[in-house]
Formats: sequence, structure tokens, C-alpha cells
Amino acid sequence: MHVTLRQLKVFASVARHMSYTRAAEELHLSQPAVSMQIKQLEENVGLHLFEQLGRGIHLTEAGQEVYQCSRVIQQQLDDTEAALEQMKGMQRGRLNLAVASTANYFATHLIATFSRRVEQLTVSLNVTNREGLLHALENNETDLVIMGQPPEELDLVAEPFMDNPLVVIAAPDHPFIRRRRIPLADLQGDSFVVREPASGTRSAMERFFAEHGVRLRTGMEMRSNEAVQQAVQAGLGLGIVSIHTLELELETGRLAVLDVEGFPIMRQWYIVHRAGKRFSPVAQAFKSFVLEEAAALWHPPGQEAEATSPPMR
Amino acid sequence: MHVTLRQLKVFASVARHMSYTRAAEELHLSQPAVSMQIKQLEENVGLHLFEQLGRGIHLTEAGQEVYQCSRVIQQQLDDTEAALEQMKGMQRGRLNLAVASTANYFATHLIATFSRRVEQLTVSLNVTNREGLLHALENNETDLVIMGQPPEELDLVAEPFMDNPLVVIAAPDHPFIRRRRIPLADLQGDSFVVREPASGTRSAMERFFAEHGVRLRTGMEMRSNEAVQQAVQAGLGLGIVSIHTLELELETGRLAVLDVEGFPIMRQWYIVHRAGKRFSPVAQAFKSFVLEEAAALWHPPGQEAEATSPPMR
DNA sequence: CCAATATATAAGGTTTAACTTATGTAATCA
DNA sequence: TGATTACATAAGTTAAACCTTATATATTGG
Repeated sequence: MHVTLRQLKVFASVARHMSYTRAAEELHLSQPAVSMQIKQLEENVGLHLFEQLGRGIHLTEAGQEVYQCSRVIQQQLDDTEAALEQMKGMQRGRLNLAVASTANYFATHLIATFSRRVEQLTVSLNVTNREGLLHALENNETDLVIMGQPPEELDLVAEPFMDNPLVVIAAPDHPFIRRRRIPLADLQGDSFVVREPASGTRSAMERFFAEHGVRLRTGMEMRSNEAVQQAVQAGLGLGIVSIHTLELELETGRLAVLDVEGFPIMRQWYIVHRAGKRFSPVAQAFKSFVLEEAAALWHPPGQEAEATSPPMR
Repeated sequence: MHVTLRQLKVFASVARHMSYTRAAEELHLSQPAVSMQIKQLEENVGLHLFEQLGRGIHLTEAGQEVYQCSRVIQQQLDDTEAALEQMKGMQRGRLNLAVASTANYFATHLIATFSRRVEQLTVSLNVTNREGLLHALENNETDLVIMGQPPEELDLVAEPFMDNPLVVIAAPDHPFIRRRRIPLADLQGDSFVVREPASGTRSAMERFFAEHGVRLRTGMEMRSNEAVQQAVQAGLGLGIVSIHTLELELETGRLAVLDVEGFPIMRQWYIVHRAGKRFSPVAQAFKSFVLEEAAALWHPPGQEAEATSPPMR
């Protein structure tokens, strides 16, 4: 059957007023226009919806059924329209994020700050390693990704929004702890606990040492930052990590940052998405928020982060 | 916004297949036709519903909302269509009846028999006096009415479908009980318990006696048949009632029918509705059922009802 | 890099949806 | 009974809905 929303709307108006003429007035139509719509609807339905007895009209049994139907549909359309308006107006929205595990700590704070600006924000946060991030991007499982070095193989848009200082960490009882401006070459005596080769931190550190003509001894290879830190803490070697992952460990004295020449390796945090990605209003707003305000949240105006101090908030 | 059902239907197909091309195949359309419908829907909604990344497409947040909406609406339309089909096919229906209180007894049996033919029959039965019947007809509160003499003031269609014999009743200890072929004139010695003047039975009995030049003494005036019967039983006079209201009273011997000359007054039961009334399939079927089969249910073929015997079934 | 796949865009044509005015018919009310 | 009210019908116009073919653009897999 070929019922149209127009027919249902006109029908509902007639049923409400129990009058073709009143419905025509409400809809700013001529009375015959209403008659036609009803007639067509009746033809589509295959049953009479109104009966005329004397001056007034009445709903038939079928008419009541169709009236019920028209109301449900109208309600559904109204609800959906309201939901869409909320999305447009950013009173509501869903944010699909994926962040590198090293970025987890401050990403959580970013989201917390942003969420105060959206009335009903639902966040899906996927914390994973570099591989997982690439997978999420490829399959469009995420709106935005926060990570260190963005990959080049996919067609991505990657914008840096905040410094990401990589520092050398050591166990609190390491002999270099008290030394200042340690020459890079002095590190060659220690072995390094490193991340897997695919890791952003790993490749950044390898590039850095290569550039400075220093060969480092890679010892254990860990699949997470936490594992690296624990190994360093246990005295299994030195490590290189983003300072943003260290707040707690530095405060409690479980790890120490070495003052090595050339450090920190200043890298960037990037907010990344696939080229051509269609953002929801909320996702668009979050991206803008990160680009424009995230840095300020960690670096109050006029100050620079220092490699040896915990990140500021 | 000016969303159409067509747009939603095409959209739902695309969302199901996650492909414009597959949707076009399903709907027997060209691919550009699908693109257009989606584009228009997106314009109406004010948000993108799909995003294209590489080869495949994905639903946006707004798209998911609209998809949900389209499914609810489609479901509602399907449900309604099914309900209407059931009405047409008479698997389901609602019957609004009003019956004269004197017809209550056999009307109930009529409905019971008819209800076996309709899977889901809902009956609204209004048992009332003549005045109530007229009110129900005027206000279109009922599909069909079963009554004795139909009124003439309204524009009605009234069709007789069964004999309605009126008989003279008396208390079991009345002296006329044993007499046969009592002359009409002999009744003049008794007073009659009667219904109110507006009653069909009352006017029928008055016309009958007037035609035969007999003056009867009207005694008590009752507003219901049951009251008449109780008064007669109590010995307060004779009564004239439809034999169809007597089954129980005759069987238990609480009332007796007198064998008076000229009786029973043979009148008819009528099925009545307003001219121009639009029947639902079920109402139409019930009317046909009553006209064609009701008489046979009370009078097995070849037999005539006898005034002194209870009605047969 | 070419072939295949998938969607977007453009141009054009047919249909039909939707409305209007004018008029007809039926019922009600003073 | 005539005026009024209400819905139906007829005829005609306008707009837009809808689809087609042809072609462009972008992505992917061999």
C-alpha cells in the first residue's frame, strides 16, 4: 500500500477535530484538499475510515486503528527530530575515541574537562597500543585518535596539539641520579628496557640515538609502558618514556628522571583522524577543544614544561 | 522537516546493506536514484547520515538515530496493515450492538453462535429500553440494533428477521389456565399489568385490542419486562409479553400462557441501523447472519413455533 | 598502473501529487 | 421552507517528486 506521511497527517487532523472543514482550517488548506487526502488514504487502506451520518462524521473501527498508527508515527518522528536537534545543538552526543596507552593519563583529563560542556555526553574510550589504534582507524571504529607519532601509510589528518617530552628514567638508586647534564655517550654503559619495535616511543628513541651517533644496548623488550617502568624500577636498566606517564611514579619516588644532555626529546602529541571523516557536532567540538585548549591545560600561559618536573594541570 | 516514507524506506535499505548499490538492487532502482533519496533525506534532517571512507560507507550517529526511527515506523505500518487485513478478512473485529431488553435473551444466543465464526470478536452489547435504543441510534453509538417495532421518526433501515409472538400470561393459579380458546372478550374482567406507553409491546397490544373492539383494563404500569412478569406471577393481573422472554418462567411453572383467541399477536423482531451507516466487515457479516440464519435457529425447518410451548433452539 | 568497484553529479523527461476554484448534494435548524 | 453547514465531486494548474542514462571521481586489489 502507498500511504504517505501527508495523508496520515491530514487524517490525524481530521480525526482530532472530527471535521474535514476544521482540519482544512488548521492546515491552511481548502476543504476539498482534505477530502482528497482522506479519500486517497482510504483507497490505500482498502477500508473506509470515516462514516458520515447526518451532519457529523465518525471514525470507523479501521479509522481508529489508523489513527492510533498515525499518532505513533508522528510521535516517533517528533522524538527523532528532537534527538537530531540535540545533536546539532551539542546538548547530546557520542564521542568515539581511541588513545595510545601512553596518552591515557592526560586523555582522561581532557575528556573530563570537555564533558562539562556537553549536557549528555557518552564517551567510548579505547585505550590501546599503536597496532590497535591503526586497526581502529582502518575500520572506522573511532572518530578521533590521540597518539604520539602518527603513521604515514594510511590517509590521515594528524595535527599536533601539545608537547610530548620523552625523558630517561632510572631506578631511584641509580648512580646517575645526582649527576647533572650527563653526556649522552655515558648512557652506552647501561642497557635499555624498551617497547616493541612498532611502538612510537621506541622508534623515536632509536632515531634520536642514531642521529647523535650513539649506540644503545637494548635489553628487555616490553609490550606496555607500565611494564617498562616496572622493569626500570626493579633495576633492570634505563628507560625512555613520555613524561606524561610518570606523575605518580615521580611523586612517590619510585622512579627518577635523569638529566641527560639533549633530553628531553621533544616530540608532539597528535590528534588524528582519517581524511574525509564526517564528524558529528560533538566530535568536531572535541577536536577543536583539543587543538585550542589542551596545551593550555598542561602549560599555563608563559611557562614551559620542564623535563624534570611532573606535568602540570 | 519534510521527510517522506520513501526516503526512510530507501535509507533503511542502504543502512541494512551498508551499500548504495545493494540497496538499489533490492529496490530495483538505479544507483543514482538511491543517492538522491539519501541526499534529500540528509538535507531534510540537516545532518549527514552516512560517511564514506574509502570504499565502504558507515552510519553516523545521526544516521543510527534515523535508522532506529525508520524501523519503528516501518514496524508500525506493518502492524497496522496486518490489523486492517484481519478486519477485512473477518479474523478480527468489533461489534457494537444495542438490543431491546425483551430481545436480550435470544440476542445473547445469536451473538454466541456468530462469535464462533470470527477468531477475535469483541462485542459491546447495550441492553436498554426503547428510549435508550433511540438515543444510541441518534448518536451513532451502535452499529446495529435489535428491537421490536422500529421507530419512524429517524431515517432508519429496519428489516424483520424473525417472528415475535406476543402471548397472554397469567399466574399459575389463574382460573383461565385450563380453558381453551378463551374468547377475547372474557379478558375484559381482568386488569392488565402493562409496560410504559412508549414501549413497543404496549403499543402493539393496544392496537390489537382496539382493532378487535375490546377495552382492556390497564392496571399497574411497569418499566421493565421482568417487573411485569413478577407482578403477573404475584397475581396482580394478566400480562402480555414476547414469548421469547419466558423460557425459564414457563419451565419452572411460575407463569402460564393463556390460550386466548386471536393470540399470539404475531409481530416481528427487526434488525435496525441508520440509513447510510458504514459497516465494518464484521458488522456487515453479523447483519447478514441475523437476516439469513437467525430465524432457523429458533424455528427448525418445517415447524412453526407454538404459542403455548417455550421457544425452541 | 590498470581494472574493478562504489558513490556523486548532471541533464532531462515523465508522472503524479497537491492544491485551487466552482459546483453539487445532503442534512440540520430557525 | 429556505438558509446554513458540511462534505463530495469535477476540472484544471502548478510544482516537485522520482527515475533514467551518461559521466565524473575516488578507492582498492591484482
